[in-house]
Amino acid sequence: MQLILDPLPPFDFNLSAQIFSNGDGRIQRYEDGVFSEIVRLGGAPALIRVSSQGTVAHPRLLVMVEPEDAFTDYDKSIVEAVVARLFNLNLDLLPFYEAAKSDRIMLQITRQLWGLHSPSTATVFEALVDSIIEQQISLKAAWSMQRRLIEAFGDALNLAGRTYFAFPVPEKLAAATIEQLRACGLSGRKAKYVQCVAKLVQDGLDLESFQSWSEEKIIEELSRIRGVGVWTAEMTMIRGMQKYDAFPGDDIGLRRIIAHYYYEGKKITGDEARRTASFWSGWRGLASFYLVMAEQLKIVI
DNA sequence: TACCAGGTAAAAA
DNA sequence: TTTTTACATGGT
Repeated sequence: MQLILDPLPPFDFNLSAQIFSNGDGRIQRYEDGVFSEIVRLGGAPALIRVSSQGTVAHPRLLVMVEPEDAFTDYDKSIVEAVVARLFNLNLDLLPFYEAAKSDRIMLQITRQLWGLHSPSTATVFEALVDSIIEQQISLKAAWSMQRRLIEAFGDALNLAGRTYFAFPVPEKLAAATIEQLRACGLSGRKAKYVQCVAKLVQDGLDLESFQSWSEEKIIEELSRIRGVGVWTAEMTMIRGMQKYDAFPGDDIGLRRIIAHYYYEGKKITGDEARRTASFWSGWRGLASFYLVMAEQLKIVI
């Protein structure tokens, strides 16, 4: 099956997919202009591959789905919705760019990253589990644990001599033993957190429905889950709930990047980070993603 | 080798 | 009630 999507411009597909190009062990990949990820279509895992056939001003995406057989119109609408979510295709960047004009540095960054969309995970569950694993340790350490978790508990799909993994479904992680989760490198405590979250979802907790709430309420509700604090809730909102203003001001990595662009590299506190972010009001999370990409691409202001 | 890295809950004071 | 500690792996 293949289909064509017309995202809301401006949208730079190759720039937006760049974040997945470093082979860090997550389930998404971006190689040779093609983004790929396993998603669930009505219960069955399928490989979607996305590439650009348009321009930043007139974006157009080609989406191909394997295996070919037995896809219905219903599946097609799911693919459309999933891809729209993975790249936030319905996001209108222009109001953000307008807001960025009040900040000279952010203005320059938006001009250089014109059309960059932040990504979203396919499910809120995935964003939450990833965020729990990333607590406190370096991203590279977390990624190696995530890779082992995915390979141990995610559905595998072999296509064209290559094995792809889907993010594990909650039922699979709920059934995992603490020992199995620890074997992925998680601490005993994180193993419990992940198992607990998976069980909650399996028992009917609808994380997807949280998206419609205010950020304050989402933080409050997510924080009731053991192992989830404010930082984890904020990360989950940014990565899985399309909350473009969520801002983890205490995040060490983000503080380092803000310090790099706004404080000549001098270490800053969470409050100083929040003060800088106040200029991006309404778009603090998306602006943070622009900073992350600016640093990764070594953009100099 | 020791210490830090995109925190959090539980123990100790 | 407030402060301190344990925790996992990877990089330096």
